[in-house]
Amino acid sequence: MSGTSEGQMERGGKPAEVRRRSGVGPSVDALGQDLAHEAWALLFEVMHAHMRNFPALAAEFELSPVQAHVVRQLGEGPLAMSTLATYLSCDASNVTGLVDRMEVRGLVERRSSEHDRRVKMLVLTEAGAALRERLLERLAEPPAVIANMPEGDLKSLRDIMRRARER
Amino acid sequence: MSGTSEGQMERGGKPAEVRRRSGVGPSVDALGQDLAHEAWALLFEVMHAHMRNFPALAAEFELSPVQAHVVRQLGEGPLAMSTLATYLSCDASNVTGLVDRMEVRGLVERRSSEHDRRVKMLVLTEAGAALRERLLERLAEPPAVIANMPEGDLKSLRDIMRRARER
DNA sequence: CCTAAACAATTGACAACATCAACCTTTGAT
DNA sequence: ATCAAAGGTTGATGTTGTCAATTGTTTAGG
Repeated sequence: MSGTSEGQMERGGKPAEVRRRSGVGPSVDALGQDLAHEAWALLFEVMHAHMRNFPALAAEFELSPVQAHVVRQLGEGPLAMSTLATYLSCDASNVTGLVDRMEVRGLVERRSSEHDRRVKMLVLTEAGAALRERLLERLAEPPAVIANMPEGDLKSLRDIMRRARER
Repeated sequence: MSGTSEGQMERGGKPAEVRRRSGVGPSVDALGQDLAHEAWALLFEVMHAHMRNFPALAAEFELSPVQAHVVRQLGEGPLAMSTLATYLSCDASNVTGLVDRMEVRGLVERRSSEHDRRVKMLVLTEAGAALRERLLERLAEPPAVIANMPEGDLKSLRDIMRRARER
C-alpha cells in the first residue's frame, strides 16, 4: 500500500539501544545487529514448519485458521466486533461474515450491549467453549523441536521469552 | 477504545496450571513436560504475533502473503508446479491461478521441462529475483521482541536454536 | 432541543486463495 | 499398442480479505 521503499526505516532505526562499549573494532551496534539477525534467522527457520502447520491443526477441529484464532481469543469474555477486528488486524466488514458463519455453526453468539446499542458483543456458546478447551490443549502440545530439547535449553528459552514479553 | 472491560486478563494467567509443582511428587518427565509446555506457549505467542503482521509485510512489496512465500521459496532454482504445491501444502489447481497472477506481474516464468513435457518449471524473472532480494532482507530484520533482547539472551537463544536445528 | 460529526456494524462489489471433481496431455509399464 | 498414473489446467463453489456506501446509535455543539 504505502511506499515500497520506506519499509525498513522504522524497524531498523528503532533499537536506539546503544550498547556502547569502549571502541573495540567494529561498532558493537553492528555486532549486536548481526547477533540479533542470526538469532532471528535461526528462530524463524526452526519455527517455520510449525507455523505453517497451523491451518492443518485448525482443520483437526474443522476450523479455518482464522476461526481457530477467533475461538482462541474469545475465551476471556465478551468481545466487541470491532475489537475482534483489531485483534485480527482486518477490516470490520470482514468480521461480520466470519462471525455469521461461526454463529451458524453454533460456536459464538452475538449479544447486544446494553450500554451502547451500536455494539454487539461476541460470546462463545457452550459448544464453542468446549471446542476452545480442546483446541487450547492441542495448541499447547510442544512440537518435537521443543519436546526434544535438553532441560537446560528449555529453562533458558523459557526465561528468555518471559523476559522478552515483559519488555 | 473497546467498549468492554476485558482483554488483558488472560495474558498473565495462562501458565497458571503449570505451576503446581513444589514438592517431591512429579517425575522429571512430568516436570520436563510442563517446562516444554510453558516454553512452547511463550514461543508460540511471540511467533504468532509476528505472523500476524506478515500480510502487512508482504504488502510492503505489493505481494499477497502467499505470493511472498512463493517468491521466497523460488530463490534456490527452478521448481515444478507440483513441488510448489507440496511446499505450500495446497492443491495443485490452486498453484495454477497463483502462478498466473505472478506471471502477469512479471515475477515468474513458466518453462517447460525438456525431460518431461508434462512438467512446467517455475523460475523467477530478473524482476522477481530483485524483488526477492529486497524481501529477504526485510524478512531478516528481527522484530522488536528480538531486537530489544540483551546480548546475553541473544547469544543463548542463538545457541539453543543452533542445537535444535541439528537434532 | 436539534443538528452534525463520529462510531459500530452491516451490505454489496470484487479479488485472492483454497478445495474438489473432471479433463487433457504425456509418460512409463505391461 | 494399450492403459494406468502423473502433471497441469479448468470450472464450480466457499472462505477470507479489501473498499465504498448505508443504517442505526451515540456524542458534541450551537
